[in-house]
Parts: sequence; structure tokens; C-alpha cells
Amino acid sequence: MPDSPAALSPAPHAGHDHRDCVRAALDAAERQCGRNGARLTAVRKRVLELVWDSHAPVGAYALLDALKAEGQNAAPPTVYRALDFLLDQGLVHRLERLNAYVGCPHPMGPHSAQFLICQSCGQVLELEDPAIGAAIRAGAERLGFLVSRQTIEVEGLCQACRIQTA
Amino acid sequence: MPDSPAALSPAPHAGHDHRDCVRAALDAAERQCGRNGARLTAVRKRVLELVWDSHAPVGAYALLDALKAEGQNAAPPTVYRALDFLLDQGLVHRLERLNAYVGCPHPMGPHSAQFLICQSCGQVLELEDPAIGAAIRAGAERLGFLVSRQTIEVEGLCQACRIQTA
DNA sequence: CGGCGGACTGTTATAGTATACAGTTTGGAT
DNA sequence: ATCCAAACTGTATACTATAACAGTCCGCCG
Repeated sequence: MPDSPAALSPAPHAGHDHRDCVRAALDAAERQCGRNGARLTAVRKRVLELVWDSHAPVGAYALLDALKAEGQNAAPPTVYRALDFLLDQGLVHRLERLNAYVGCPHPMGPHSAQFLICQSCGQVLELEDPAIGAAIRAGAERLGFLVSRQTIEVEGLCQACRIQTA
Repeated sequence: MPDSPAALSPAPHAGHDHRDCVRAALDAAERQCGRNGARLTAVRKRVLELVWDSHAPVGAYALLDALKAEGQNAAPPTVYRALDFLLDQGLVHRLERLNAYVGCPHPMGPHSAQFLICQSCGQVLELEDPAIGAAIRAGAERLGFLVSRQTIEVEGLCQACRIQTA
């Protein structure tokens, strides 16, 4: 398992300036909320920034500790409410296997929401592959099952870790 | 949401005698453990039976309550240890979205482990569709990601509930 | 201006899920 | 018969999430 998310060095999708990711995410969030008439308040924005601290998922209580460390009055509901808002807006995703949250790199786009979780570095790639969703719908349909929502979380090794390990 | 699992009537894959499922599951478990030199002790066997009480997933604490109601000395670790064993043996699966456990209908076979969860009746169908796993591996490979484990949980309506609702 | 309503936040308490650790029993091999 | 490893029990505690209710802020209408 990787370090605590806050301590991670950047290098998520291999050697990028992570500040660009954060800026892009916050910009997208502002636009997205503007469009929806939703209010990106200070707490919500700060939680979103904290989630984007790395490309690895963060636990709710880690976010809580971060808020408290900044001197904010914060209790579990503070964080969960902010996360619920961000989830509603499609700005973050929840990883069920990890009970943790990760920023969405393309809040506007479509969302089959498929996640690749690296077991070595802990970072998450979001995949948007129509073929996967289609294969699932097809398989389900053969049993007469009508799909309304898919949870796809794949564990393995990301490219960077694969090379490093080899 | 459905009733508490223990209270569910059978009718999982539409009108079958559920006792056959349970018998088959227990038989398979005996054989499976025999093959692996694993011990299917009384507690483990009883937990497996309780999991098979229906085709809907059961929470660990529901199992715990059931054991206690039978006069067994039981605490959380009792159940979790049994579940861990059963998971190791491939006799039950964990549904991450639900924090709940469900019996595996074909412990011996291959396991992409794809689950169809009915939002109406709560029952779970296990799917084994190579095309889905293949689609995921292909999509991941395009990003250089090496898949080692997939979690696929699909929510929707099973055939029976679809008809009933329509 | 003043008060009303709705959305957001704070606070406390509690529910639900899971594990660590220490001690004891059990079953089987030598 | 004795020893060993695996399994079981029991207690305590960690981790994740929500309920319930009170207070606060802010824009809007009268």
C-alpha cells in the first residue's frame, strides 16, 4: 500500500505538474456549478482541493483531519456533506473498494465511470471506454437484466509501476 | 429496498426450490474444502448456510445476529473470520457497494466475478461473461495498465422485477 | 428597514462495518 | 501422551457514515 495521500509526490500519469490538474479541476468545478446554479462554497471548494491533492483516493477522515489541521471547525458531517455535494455535481467519485474519494478529471463528460487502481502507487486512472459499458449491458441483457448503474473498479499495476517493478 | 434477507421468500432466479441451491452450495463447499485440505468447521458451515438463506446479500452483522439468536457465542470476529475463510475458498463473494456477502453458485469455476444486483428485490445474479473481462483488459491495456483483479457490480432490475413493474 | 425562508454549517450523539490483540481450546501428528 | 499449529472466543477499539437538531448566513419580498 502507498503512503498517506497527502504525502505523495506528484507523478500520477507520469511526470506532470500536478498544479495544472488542480487548477483545471477547480476551474471545471466553478464552471460546472455556475451552469447548475449550485454554490461552490468555501468548505466545498477546500474539500475539492484536498481531494485533488493527489491522484490517489483519499478517505473522508483524512480530509477531516486536514480541515482540522487548518484550524477549521470540522466534524464528520462537514466532510460528508461536502463530499455528497461534490458527488452530486460529478466533481468527485467514490471508490467502493477503498471507501475513498478521488477527483473526476472530466466532470462534464459522460460517465460509465471505470477506475483503474494501481496497487503499487495507489493512484487512480479514470477510464471512459464505451465498449466496456456495452459489454456489460449485453451480458446483463442476456439474463433479462436492465442495467441502470455500473460500478467498475479494476486493480492492477499502472504503466509507471509496471516499468519500475520489471 | 428489499426486506431483510432472512425474511425473503425464495424466487431468486424465478420460481425454484431454494433448498436445492443450499444443498448444492453445501455439497460444493464440502468437495472444495476436501480438495484444498481446508476445514469446513461447524461455524464456517453454518455461516455459509446463513449466507445462502437467500440470493440476496447479507450483512456481516445480520449473520452475527442470526448466530446469536441460535444461542451461539458469537462476536464480530466470529463472523468475519468465517467470512474470510469462505471468501478465500471462493465459496462466497463480497459486494463492495453493499458491504454484504452472497453465496457463490459455482465455487469451482473461473471468476471474473460480475454481479447484477436488483434494486427492487435485492437479489444478486452472478455473471461470468468473458467478453466483459476482455473489454476491461483491452481498455486498461491501452493505458499501459496491467489488470490483476476486477470488481464489477451492476445495479438495475432483474427480469422478474422488470415484468412486475411494467 | 425588518423579517421571512432556504441553504449552509456546527455540534453532539450514534449507527454500521471491520480489525487488533490476548488468551484458550481443539484436533491431529509424532 | 505430548506437542504443535490452527481455529476459536472475548474484549476492546478503529474506521466509516449518518441522524437529529440548533444556529448562522444571505438574499428577497414586503
